[in-house]
Amino acid sequence: MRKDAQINQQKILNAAAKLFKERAVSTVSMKDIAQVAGIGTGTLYRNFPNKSELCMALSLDYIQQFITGEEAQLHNSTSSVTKQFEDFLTRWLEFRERRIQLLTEIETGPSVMSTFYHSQLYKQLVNLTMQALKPISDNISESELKFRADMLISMLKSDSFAYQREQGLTREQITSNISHLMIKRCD
Amino acid sequence: MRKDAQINQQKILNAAAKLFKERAVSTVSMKDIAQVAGIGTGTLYRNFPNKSELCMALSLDYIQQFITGEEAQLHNSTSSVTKQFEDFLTRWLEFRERRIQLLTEIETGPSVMSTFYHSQLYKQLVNLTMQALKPISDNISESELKFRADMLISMLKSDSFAYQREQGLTREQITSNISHLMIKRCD
DNA sequence: TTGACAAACGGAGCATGCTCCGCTTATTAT
DNA sequence: ATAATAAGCGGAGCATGCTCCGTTTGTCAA
Repeated sequence: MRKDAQINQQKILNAAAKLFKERAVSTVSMKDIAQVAGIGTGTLYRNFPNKSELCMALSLDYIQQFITGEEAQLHNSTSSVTKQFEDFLTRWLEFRERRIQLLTEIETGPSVMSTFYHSQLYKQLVNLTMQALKPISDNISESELKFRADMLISMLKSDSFAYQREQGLTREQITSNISHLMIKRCD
Repeated sequence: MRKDAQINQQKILNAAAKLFKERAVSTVSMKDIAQVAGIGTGTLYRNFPNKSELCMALSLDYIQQFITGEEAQLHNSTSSVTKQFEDFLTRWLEFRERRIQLLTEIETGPSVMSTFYHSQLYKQLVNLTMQALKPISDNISESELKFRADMLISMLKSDSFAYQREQGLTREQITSNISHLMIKRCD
């Protein structure tokens, strides 16, 4: 990679971060970012094929951090498996709420299929979710576990989450409802 | 409502239906539709505030029909509750697959929140799903039932469904996995 | 029938995401 | 140092969703 290209990539990330701090992510146009970065739009798009992928690049650190933290929790915690799962959910929802703008951009972009689902990020998220689900899902095949992880992620996507919040549910209520649904129960 | 307005609305629906039959929904622009309908784009947008809502209007008949059919099934069927739920899922997935382009447009539009979630259509869909879920969900509050219906719909949205299909799952496998997840089980 | 006017029309035009391609520049072999 | 060249740059420009607003028309009271 040429040195100027590397510099430009950094300029873009800095400019985007700056603008996203100043105003709502959805109101920041790619042109704005290019302008603030002091480069052409062509250069911007060569580095990040669309706005969603740019947002993903900016989220990567946050998510990586979240995943690392959660994996540590899952290995060290001594709480009951149920409690562990609920705590995981709670923290995931907190994380979502904190990064909602970036995540919404990623999840509602025009090419979710190729951008989000095929990303390294999604794979890692599934992985983590599978780890969180496994202890509360007895007698389940690996493929079904993967399926449930996909479903859990889908349930808590921006749109759906925002809708539940709008309906008046608190994060706690959502956590409780989800865990009631996902945890193998015999009542 | 003025008579010319009424006529134009019909012209739009006809033009859209015609174009959507000829080529992929996503490749048909609003300008195309206005042109074929023989009206200005302003008129088009006064009738349907965005492409998603136009697609919803076109889907309404299909979905209404589906809902009516399913409600009849739910009242008349003599199968076991489990079987009934699985049949419901199967037919819902079949329906999705048949109308996938319109549904994708609706569910991935820029304003899903106001267009989809706040539509009469969504309310009816939730209603139906709650009816389908109720027999397999003992001891559950009405609000939790509503939540589960929301979640089930969210799990099977276009993106998520398309991803599962792409991963190689058949409709039958998806049905089976979902029913295993949603049905109160004591194994 | 006619006049007044709300309702509706239509298309120019704006914003934004994204592409295309001629020009510039860092790199590297000589 | 120089020349050759691939890698990269940048912004004009395209497509599309959507808005704005001056013009036209259906409706209805007089």
